[in-house]
Amino acid sequence: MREEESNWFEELPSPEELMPLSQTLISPHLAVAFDITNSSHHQFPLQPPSAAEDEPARTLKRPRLVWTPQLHKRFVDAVAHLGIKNAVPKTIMQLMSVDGLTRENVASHLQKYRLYLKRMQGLAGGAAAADSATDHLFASSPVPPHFLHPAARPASDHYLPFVPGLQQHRNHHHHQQHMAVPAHFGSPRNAHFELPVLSRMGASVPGYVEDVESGGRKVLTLFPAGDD
DNA sequence: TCCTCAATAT
DNA sequence: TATATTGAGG
Repeated sequence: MREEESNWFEELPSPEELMPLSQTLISPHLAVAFDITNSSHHQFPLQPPSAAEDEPARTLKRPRLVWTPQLHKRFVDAVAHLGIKNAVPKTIMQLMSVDGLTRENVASHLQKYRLYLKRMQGLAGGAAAADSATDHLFASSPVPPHFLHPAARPASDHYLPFVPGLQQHRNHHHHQQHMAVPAHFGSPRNAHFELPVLSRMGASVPGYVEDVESGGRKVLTLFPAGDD
């Protein structure tokens, strides 16, 4: 029995006030490897505080996120690089660097993923029957071994695959002014969506929004379908 | 403030 | 069903 409120968003802080919280949790090293080269600049389309009437980007209720295998893979890669102890929702979200992805999206997914890992630990050693269609998504990406062995990993957890020639110059295109609609809601902020060693998704995936109405429900598909 | 988890809602 | 939301507890 939730009440429907129509103007709850009018009291939310402006985007600029929220930004400072979501930085510096990722080491420069990791940021480079994941090609997040915006250490000191906001990458979000900032909105002039005046016209708050069409600021849909972050204040509006988003459609449900669809975790495609591609998106989940990026999630797993982020967790793998961060190490179990550093893999918390906010940090994962930042490492994934997907526009439109919220901390709650990640938190919810992380919770389920942990349950999945727990089930797999239980089965570790004997039978192999862990996919009940619910786990299909999770089974679509390989689980890094140390996910299942909490103590089988040195203190410095995050191994960082060195990627040759990644000392690229950062892209200087802050030319996006106030856009009424999120630029590329649901796509990796970097053009080439490729992680150094762990993942080799074919070419760059041009993530895009897909508003699907199924059964009257609108969902948000972050990445085009495509199997591993 | 953020994280984690179980329960619950949609 | 898959994901979101809530609320307690740390």
